[in-house]
Amino acid sequence: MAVTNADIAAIFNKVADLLEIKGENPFKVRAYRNAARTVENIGKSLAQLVEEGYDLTKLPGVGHDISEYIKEIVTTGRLKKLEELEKEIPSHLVEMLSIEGLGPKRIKVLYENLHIESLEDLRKAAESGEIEKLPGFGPKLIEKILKGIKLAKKEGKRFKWAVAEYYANELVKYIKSIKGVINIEVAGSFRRKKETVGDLDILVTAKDWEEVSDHFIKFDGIKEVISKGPTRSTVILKSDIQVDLRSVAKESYGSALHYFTGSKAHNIAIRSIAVKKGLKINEYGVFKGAERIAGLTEEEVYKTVGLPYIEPELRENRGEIEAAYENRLPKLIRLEDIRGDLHVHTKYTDGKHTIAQMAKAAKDLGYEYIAITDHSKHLTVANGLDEKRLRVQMEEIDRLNEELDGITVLKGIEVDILEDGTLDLPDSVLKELDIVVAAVHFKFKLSSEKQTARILKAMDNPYVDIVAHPTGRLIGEREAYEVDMQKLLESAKERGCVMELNGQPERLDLNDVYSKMAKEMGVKLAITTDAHNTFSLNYMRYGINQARRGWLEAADVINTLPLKEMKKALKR
DNA sequence: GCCGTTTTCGGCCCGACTGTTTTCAGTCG
Repeated sequence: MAVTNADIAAIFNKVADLLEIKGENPFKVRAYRNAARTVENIGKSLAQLVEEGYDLTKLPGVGHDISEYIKEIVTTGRLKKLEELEKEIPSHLVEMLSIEGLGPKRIKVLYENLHIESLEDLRKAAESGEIEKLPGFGPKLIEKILKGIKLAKKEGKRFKWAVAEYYANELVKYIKSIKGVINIEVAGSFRRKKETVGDLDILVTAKDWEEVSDHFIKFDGIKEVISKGPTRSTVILKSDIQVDLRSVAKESYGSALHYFTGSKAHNIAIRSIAVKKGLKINEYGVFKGAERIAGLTEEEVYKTVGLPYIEPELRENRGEIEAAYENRLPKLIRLEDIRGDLHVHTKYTDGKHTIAQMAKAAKDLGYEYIAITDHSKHLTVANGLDEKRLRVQMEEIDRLNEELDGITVLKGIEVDILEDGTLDLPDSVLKELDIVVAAVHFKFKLSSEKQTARILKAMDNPYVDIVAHPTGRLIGEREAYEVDMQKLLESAKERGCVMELNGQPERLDLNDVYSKMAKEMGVKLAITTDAHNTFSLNYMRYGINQARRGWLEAADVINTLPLKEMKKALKR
């Protein structure tokens, strides 16, 4: 089994953790983390790049040493450097980094003085009072550690963006009820529309911070107040989401918003440019010596470093700064650009509403068209359609189109891709449809070679227009199946197939990295909702979020086209 | 360990908050 980019990134992150505990130069540690991030975001398979003899040092954050390490991992599946580090430092120590209040320095002290190597050792030593004898470890810290051990299992929990959105809206509404609040915005990964959100960072400017902060910590959904300071307060909600509320003066709002929106990597890159220009950027503004030269708006902040405004969704240091310099930032797609939905279900299978109801709801959204794509017969749990029932549905759609005004209903199917890559319905009926969406719904555990071959074969069928949720992942529930996305996209390009960006909040599939890769390879996408009821036609906005993170413009997405042109774009 | 429109050596973003401290280290984002 080939080494994946995720494997390589995991190795570099582990090296970084161990080096940190060892007490290595923090910039060296950062170099490994940067390399890990590059590897995760590159899209293309590093194993393949190595095979092609590509010069890896061209990748950002990858120099001579790390380039050699990547080659070593790809060819041997291991990294000697990591194995040596693990001999030196027990690798279980890394687990302790997840405990609030314990960082590399304290872990090192605990290991060297008390030989604490695991969470269990840590708990025993904390309870027996041994830790308290160490300098710098007072009673409050020990209490925090004990609490942290219990929480360690839940550690790293992230929330789907749509879930975070609910709490964000509630909190903003609650905080806004204070009259003195001037500006309020949820920043952080939420504002960058990341598919999952770890915590909510809310920024406010207000006449009286004390009043806002006192009000904030009385919010009904709060489980615990972590800290409350003169500019920042942190709480944990009952739903375990951490919320940071931060206040700045009005004139610093732009620089603070930039700072708290991140990403960290983007901010570091921007600040580094500022340093080279003799400027200092912090959340209070842009400074030339002691003089504040900008900070009211984000635009101002970017201007001081010679850049145009960069949309939050792009701020991941994945090339947006270079693109901004060269004036080739994408004009990101917006919800208003969408003219129709190409993947929805009805009562015929596992949907909740009729074709007419779905069509009306789509029209109310201002759409020109909606494609009915119910499941095919293999998906028995969803009451999938056989040819006979599909033909009944097709007739109903024909009748409906005669009655309807202002919206066109397209005849379609979400046809199952069987294990051997053939389709669940015969060509004789597929060819009569306006649109065929093909999808994998079972046998997720095939090898990458088999899964890739399976989908490639389905794409060979000339009636397949769109490959739905191409990696099959469900955020937080199911990993993507193994598949060679590079090959899928190459063949989509060759055959004129469209790839789906499914807007279901737990799918968002293709993800941002693959969406960007598809765009760069010239593959068109369809952003769909996979709606099973009229309400979830609104999931389009989640799809748009992900699309924007993937640098997509309206021209990259076929359902921004008017009906006639969209149908032409589907032809292959 | 990476990087270069001042540099191939000497930098590497910046501040808030906590806890344990008499002035600051560690952690966090």
